[in-house]
Amino acid sequence: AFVAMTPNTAHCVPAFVSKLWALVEAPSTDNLICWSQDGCSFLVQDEQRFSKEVLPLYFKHSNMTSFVRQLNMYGFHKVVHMDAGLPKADSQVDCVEFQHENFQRAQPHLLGLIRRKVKLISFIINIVKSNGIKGCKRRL
Amino acid sequence: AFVAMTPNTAHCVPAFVSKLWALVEAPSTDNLICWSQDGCSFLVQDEQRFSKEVLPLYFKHSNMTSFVRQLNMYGFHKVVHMDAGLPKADSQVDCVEFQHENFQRAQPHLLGLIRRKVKLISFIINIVKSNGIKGCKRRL
Amino acid sequence: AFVAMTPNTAHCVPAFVSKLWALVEAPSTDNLICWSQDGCSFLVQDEQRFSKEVLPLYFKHSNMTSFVRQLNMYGFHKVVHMDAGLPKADSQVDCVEFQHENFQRAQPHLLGLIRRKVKLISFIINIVKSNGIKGCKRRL
DNA sequence: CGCGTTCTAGAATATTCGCGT
DNA sequence: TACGCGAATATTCTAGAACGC
Repeated sequence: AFVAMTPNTAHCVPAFVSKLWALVEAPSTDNLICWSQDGCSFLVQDEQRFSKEVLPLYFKHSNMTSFVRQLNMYGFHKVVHMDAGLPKADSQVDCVEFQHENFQRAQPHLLGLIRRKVKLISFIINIVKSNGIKGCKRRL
Repeated sequence: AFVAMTPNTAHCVPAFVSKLWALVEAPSTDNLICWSQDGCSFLVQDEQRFSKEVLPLYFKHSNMTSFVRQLNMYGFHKVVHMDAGLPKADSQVDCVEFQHENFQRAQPHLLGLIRRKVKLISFIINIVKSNGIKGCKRRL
Repeated sequence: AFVAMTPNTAHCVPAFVSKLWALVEAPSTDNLICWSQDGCSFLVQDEQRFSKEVLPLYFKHSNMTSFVRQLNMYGFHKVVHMDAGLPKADSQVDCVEFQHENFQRAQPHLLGLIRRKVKLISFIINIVKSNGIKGCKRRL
């Protein structure tokens, strides 16, 4: 079903994904952000130092929350750490892990498959669904 | 028309609000969380130390994001500073400020007016959509 | 038609407008950005120094073009400098002037009237107008 | 059921790029 | 060319949703 669906693969990697790749690859910050052992996810070791010291080197902010918002926007998911069937408290691990099926060590050719999610512009959709476009009172 | 509408004022202050009040009032942590000068908002001075050192004394976590989620859930709003997010030349202030009209210094009798927001569970929405608003007593 | 429509005037001034006001008022940078003589517009004297030295103090960038994009977004217009009936080249004046009817010296109460323009996304609207939602190929 | 914690998404503004006149 | 704008991504603040207690 999905044969020959690949629209644009290697080219046109979004800026955020490029930066993230560089970030994880950079040896100089391996103590703060690095690949997981199997290379299928990446780890942030010290969230506080990472956000204040590393993030501003690549982005226009130093907030972990903004970084996470971007990760989610591009389809990354946090990997929940379990301990005997229960999720570990962050204080116990102080290690954040995120994963995306197309973000893997030594597989840069997959990066082009990572896509930003489209905004839903829900107010337009809702107006259109209920009233059609005529009911749009809003000044556009 | 509005006679006898006051539902529950002083009593029944939500646990989160009580804790927040104690948190802001406590002199021992005034260097990390305290009232603003005019007493109409509160300030968190060092987000990183606050989350790790103070939050676990009152809650089951040490994450600023969880604290902020609760604040928003109870109708608090972040007060945006003009220098928000800028590279602090003199490390001026890592200072977060939140405000609620019924959370003010020396006005504990207002705390009962702070209400947790209701979740907009979809089945309620669907009921309202099909049946109209008449059956719904609850403020949505 | 638009009489008595003013819903929120003084309060709720957008962050950009607040910053712009502070920027123009600040005496320390009067040599780079200041009010015009009649107080109905503001002047940027040395675009290069202004963008590199002043802008990053208030915004997350140091690009004049981004600053101008915001000005246009909020309805400011560039004042064209004339010389004997012909527009002066920028190289001749090295002074950029912008104006908005509600941005005037000593009139901060008008700032609340300055509104950000709404995004158009016109191509979606046009598709919806003519075809309904079915014609929208875009993944929403 | 209601509240608390966590992960993800919505919505508004901000920044960047490039097009049309 | 210069000016204003459309559109996409980026950053921020707030809310939705899932789950446990």
